[in-house]
Amino acid sequence: MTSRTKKRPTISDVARLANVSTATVSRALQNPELVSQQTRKTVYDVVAQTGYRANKAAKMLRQNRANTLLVLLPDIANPFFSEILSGIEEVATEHNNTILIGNTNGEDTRTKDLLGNLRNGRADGALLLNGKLPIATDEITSLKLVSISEAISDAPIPHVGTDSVAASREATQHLIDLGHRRVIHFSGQQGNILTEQRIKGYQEAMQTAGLEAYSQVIPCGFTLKNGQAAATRLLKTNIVPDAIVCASDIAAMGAVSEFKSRGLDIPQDLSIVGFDDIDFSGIFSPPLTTIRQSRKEMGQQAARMLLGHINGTLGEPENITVEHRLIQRASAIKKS
Amino acid sequence: MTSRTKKRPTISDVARLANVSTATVSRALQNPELVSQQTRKTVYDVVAQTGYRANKAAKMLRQNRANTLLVLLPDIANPFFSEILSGIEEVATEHNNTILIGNTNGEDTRTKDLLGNLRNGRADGALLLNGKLPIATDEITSLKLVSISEAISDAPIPHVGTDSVAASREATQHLIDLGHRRVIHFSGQQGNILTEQRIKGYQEAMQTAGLEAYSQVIPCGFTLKNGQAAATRLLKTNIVPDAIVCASDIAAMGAVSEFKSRGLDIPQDLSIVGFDDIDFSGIFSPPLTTIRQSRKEMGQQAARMLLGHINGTLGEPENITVEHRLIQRASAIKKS
DNA sequence: TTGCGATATGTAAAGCATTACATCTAATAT
DNA sequence: ATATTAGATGTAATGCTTTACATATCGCAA
Repeated sequence: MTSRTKKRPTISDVARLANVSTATVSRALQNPELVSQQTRKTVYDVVAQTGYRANKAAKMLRQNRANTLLVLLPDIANPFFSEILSGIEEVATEHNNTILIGNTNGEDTRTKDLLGNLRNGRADGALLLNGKLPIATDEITSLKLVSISEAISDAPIPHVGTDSVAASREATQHLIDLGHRRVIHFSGQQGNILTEQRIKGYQEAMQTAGLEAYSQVIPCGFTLKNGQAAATRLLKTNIVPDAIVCASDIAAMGAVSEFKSRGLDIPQDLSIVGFDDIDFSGIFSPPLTTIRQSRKEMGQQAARMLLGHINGTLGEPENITVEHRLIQRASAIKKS
Repeated sequence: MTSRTKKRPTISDVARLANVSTATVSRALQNPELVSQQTRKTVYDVVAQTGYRANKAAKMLRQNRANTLLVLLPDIANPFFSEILSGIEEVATEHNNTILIGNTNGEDTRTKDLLGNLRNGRADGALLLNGKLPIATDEITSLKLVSISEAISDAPIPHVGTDSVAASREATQHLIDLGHRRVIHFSGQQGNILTEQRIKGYQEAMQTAGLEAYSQVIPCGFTLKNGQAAATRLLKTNIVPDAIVCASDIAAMGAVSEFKSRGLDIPQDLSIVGFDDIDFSGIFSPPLTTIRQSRKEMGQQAARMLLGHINGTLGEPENITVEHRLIQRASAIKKS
């Protein structure tokens, strides 16, 4: 009972002190041009003096609008997602929106629970970094959604991401151009659309180069441990690749660290290409050749699209493809 | 105008269909024990059938409670913060709270704006990962706040973090124990409390070991670039250290990458100790010896404390110190 | 039989801002 | 001079839920 003595001032308090109606106060604050210079000043003064701030709940209730974007992601702590998040946050803030974070841990029940925030008015729309959406298609259409990075299969949800097939093709092609023939692919998580797309791009490049015979996809995943495990598994087989296209930089780093601990020299013995160009890729040993995709930009674009969707200023929702680029560093070199 | 035909059902709709009053519906959902078995079932059925979900704004308005925690951080994309965030999210979810993220970019105006969410009922309390709080002390006391990692100086705000002085002392001592004498410190960002505490711990260890003469603090910072820059600057001086205690793992990595590119061998020529034990530290070359602090746990503890604070179930707010531990890896070795 | 407590439910107020509609003044047009 | 319009402000309804208080029923004790 320290300091909760004073209640928060309400719009009526301000109205009374300023000798105007609540309507005028509301207008002075929301649409100043509707109010005379003089009253405006009076109201502002009272507001400043009382420290009045419009109750958001009342506003939300009345306007049936939360000015909040729900962001569903499997793991906030993962830098890949948190950078997208930062792009989202930026645009949301620009448009006076806030973001509500939901960590799904990849669980369907959590995802469903969190989507409840769209039905109870807590949020106006959602950004899905999740890949999965465990609700019926007809329910989906009544929600404002945009998916990022990983598209949601078979669902009519606008999407922002890179052209994964092309990117993967380029990564593979780069290794082929360097003279490697036995190029294999450490693929992403099973069931993930990106995984399929990257496998596809990889296979296209191999095929075009007439290297189908050497084509080999090793299931890996996106995490550090996935990369280490895949490397370990590879070493137990009799497959001896010249080069590997990895599903992510993180997985690539995991693989490299494993290979190095087994005495292999990267890139002398084995060239590696990653995916994402996260911060550390440049200072890794060896610095990672990778495909850069601007995660921040994806977040920004998606947030803009969602806001358009919510405001109805968006026509037919379209998919957006953001640029990617091959970043050449030291982890992939000419075949010796 | 695709699908916004049906309005969301309200509690009155449910009440009507279930032939009870809204009060009963509310009770059936909030305090089932107050309602007879039978009515309870009837209500649940109608709810299931209509897909009713209580409007959050109305609830917030009535209860004057948002069940939301505001999290203020300088940079979501930074893994250091996002891991704390993940701990916060976990605990918040357990307690049916959601989190509202605010990226301050370290700007005071942004911070102030965001804190407005505590005054307009949008959030019930805030977690500060920010270090600074640009508001008057008497205003602070009327808010529910908990600071994490970096304490807020001169403000009566409960805090969750590690014993930075001790941790820094241990890191330094470790290098001394390895036989290094010219141990210097790449310190953190200016004005940051952690920076001061770590400098203090470093100096204490040096002094205790009778090595004041070699004591040397080089302003660095917490980022990769800070680390690189500090390394570059060091190489221009005539200081030739045996070992360096860095302000963060990230800065340490920056420094190492710079040193390596100048032909130095780490750890042969120079031992390095970092701070934080982020994910990559283990696979860096060389793997980084560092001080581990559980960021997730800090987030969890802080969230619990804040919730206690909000619910009034907390007595005097106390500070919480979470454990830290020296993790020995290859970046720091015996003085040759 | 009367009265009391427990249990179940209903009525209606309260919480706060926005906004459709009404009202009033003053200025401009005819 | 009168009609019309624009501008400024007020009144009161509205959004939806929770909850204090009131009412009703039933069983059981006195």
